[in-house]
Order: sequence, then C-alpha cells, then structure tokens
Amino acid sequence: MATLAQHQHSPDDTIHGHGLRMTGQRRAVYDVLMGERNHPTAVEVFTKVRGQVPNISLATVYNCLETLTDCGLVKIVTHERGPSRYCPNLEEHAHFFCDSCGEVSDLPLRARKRPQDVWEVPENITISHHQVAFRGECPKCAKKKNLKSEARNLKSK
Amino acid sequence: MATLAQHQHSPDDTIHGHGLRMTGQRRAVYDVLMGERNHPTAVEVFTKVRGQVPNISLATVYNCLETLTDCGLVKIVTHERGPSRYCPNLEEHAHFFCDSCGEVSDLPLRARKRPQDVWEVPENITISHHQVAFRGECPKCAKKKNLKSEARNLKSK
DNA sequence: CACCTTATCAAGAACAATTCCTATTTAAGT
DNA sequence: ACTTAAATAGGAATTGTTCTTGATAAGGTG
Repeated sequence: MATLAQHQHSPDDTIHGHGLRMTGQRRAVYDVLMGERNHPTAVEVFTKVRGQVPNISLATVYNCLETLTDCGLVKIVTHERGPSRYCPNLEEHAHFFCDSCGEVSDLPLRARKRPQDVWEVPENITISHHQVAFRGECPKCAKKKNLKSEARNLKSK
Repeated sequence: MATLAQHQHSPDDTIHGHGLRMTGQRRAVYDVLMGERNHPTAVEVFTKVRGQVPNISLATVYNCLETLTDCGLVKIVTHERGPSRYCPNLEEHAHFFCDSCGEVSDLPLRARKRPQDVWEVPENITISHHQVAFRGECPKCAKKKNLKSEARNLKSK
C-alpha cells in the first residue's frame, strides 16, 4: 500500500492516507532526508533540520522519522551497534558500509534476482523483509591506502 | 586465518594463537554458546554461565564474547535495535528472525552462490564481511495463527 | 465563531545495551 | 619467590533511543 503510494502521491497524501498530518516538522525532516542521500543518523538529521525549524527537539525528530518509516516514506538502516540511519530510497537495495571512512552507499538488487536464490530458505517460512549489509573498503579509501604505502616504499629506498 | 584454525585446532589453540589465555570464564562462555545454538544475547549467556562460574560479572561476559569473536570462534549477530546475539556457527549463513516468537535460525548459503550474485556490487569495492537478515513468520507461528483463524470461522458460523 | 477533541510537540527524565574505569586477582615466565 | 602483564569483578559512565508530561495547535462540529 505504502509502496504504491509513493509512486502516485506526494508525501503529504501518503501521510494523510495514514490519518496523520503533514506538519512543518515532518516536512522539514523529510526534506532533509531527500536532500542528504548519505544515510544520516537521527542526530545528523536533527542538526540539519534545526536550520529550518530552529527549536525542534531531538525527540520530535525521532518521532517524525518513526512516522515517516511507518508510512513507508523512508527506510531505517541499522548496522552493528551503530546508531540507526535513515534512507529515502524505496527501491529494493542492500547497503555497503566502508570500514575506514564510515560512508554508507546503496547497492541495487540485480534484475530478476531474489535473496532466496543465494540462501536456503525453507519454503514453509514466510519472508516479509530482508536487510543486507556488506562491509569492506570503498574505492576512495583503497586509493588513499595505496598512496600511503607507495610513499612508504619510496622512503625505505 | 582464524577460519582455518577452527577446523584444525581446539578453541584453546585458537585463543593461544592470538597470544591470549583460555581462562575458566572464557571456556564457560564458549561452552554455553556451543550448547545453546539459539543465538543467545549477552545477558542470556550471562545467566547461563552463572551456573558454572557463579560470580562472573556481566562485563566479563561481554569481554569474553569480544575476545571469542576477535579470535574468530563465534560470530556476533545484530538485528534492528535489539541486543546483539552470539553464534558459534562459523559456516557462511544468513539469519531468519521470526517476528511473532522472536526465534532466530540459521539459513545456509547455497552451494557456489555469493551475495554478489544478487546485488550489484561495484568491482572496485572490496567486501570483507556481509550480514544478511530475513524477517517473517516461522512455520510454528504460522500454524498457530491458522488454528486461531479456524476457530474464529467455526464460531462465526 | 466558540468549543471540543485529538494530534503534535518540546523538554527533560528514564531506559537498555554496552563500554569504560579501577582496584584486585591470577597466571606465566624468569 | 618475584616480576610483569593479562584478566576479572564491580560499578560508574556513555550512547542511542523511548517515554512521560504539560503545553500548543489544528480540524471538525454545532
């Protein structure tokens, strides 16, 4: 239901469809997420949103993020013990977390593939969601490290 | 390296290989994990372990779990905002979390399959780990629900 | 428009899971 | 036995998040 809504309606309509109001705070939080596509944490959203709504509280940001996820407008992304992050990309995708710089990026699902193709899911189990996280090193960080080790090699000569 | 170790050595040797000692506390924690294959939380391990080592502290259990994971003897499993769980199954596998009863079970990787087959991972990214979680309803809970709705149907006749 | 009802919000307290700190105990290596 | 480093118990501290409360605002109704 919510998934359909996003293709057809504005976020306002989606929220109204859930019997809720699109308040200034909710809009500001949503707009920050749509602007920042780097999976910000609640606190990061909070500081950004303060630019628009100067005296919004952190609790309200959490509330807004919760209602937005409940309405299906954003997805919540968790990783190990770190703080939750929020993501307005509603297409099916996995996440990649760079261990050195901490950046998070989206990895799209390949066409006509399903996670069940890779893991043995007993068929009497009903899957409603899946969350897939990869960890490793992003190209930027790999490059940095290479430069460093080159420098070391030059020095040791 | 740690992965190899588990096939060749006892946990003691693996720990020694990391320059650490196999203490009573560590062994007790490890034994609980090997016994309880249902992905216990730190607190659950703590209460079980107290049977063997009556005055072990929760902090020590956390420490032991950390060293065991560092040595590659157990894996840490996180799910949404819930507490971390620990798993001595070192084979590659995903996890299934039942939304109704909370049970966690292992889903093995299919032979000759890799997660990269399903998600588009740019090749200049190096993957070191992945964590895959499915959510849904386990067969037991599905059966229970069916019985309930049958009962309802009978009543309404 | 006045009134009622409910949703929403800010602020701070409370909470759960985990980590940190410190003094004490234990074990290994001389 | 002596020295040194590792490991532990216990409690305090931290982090991220949720809960509570009273105030505010916004729709809907007569």
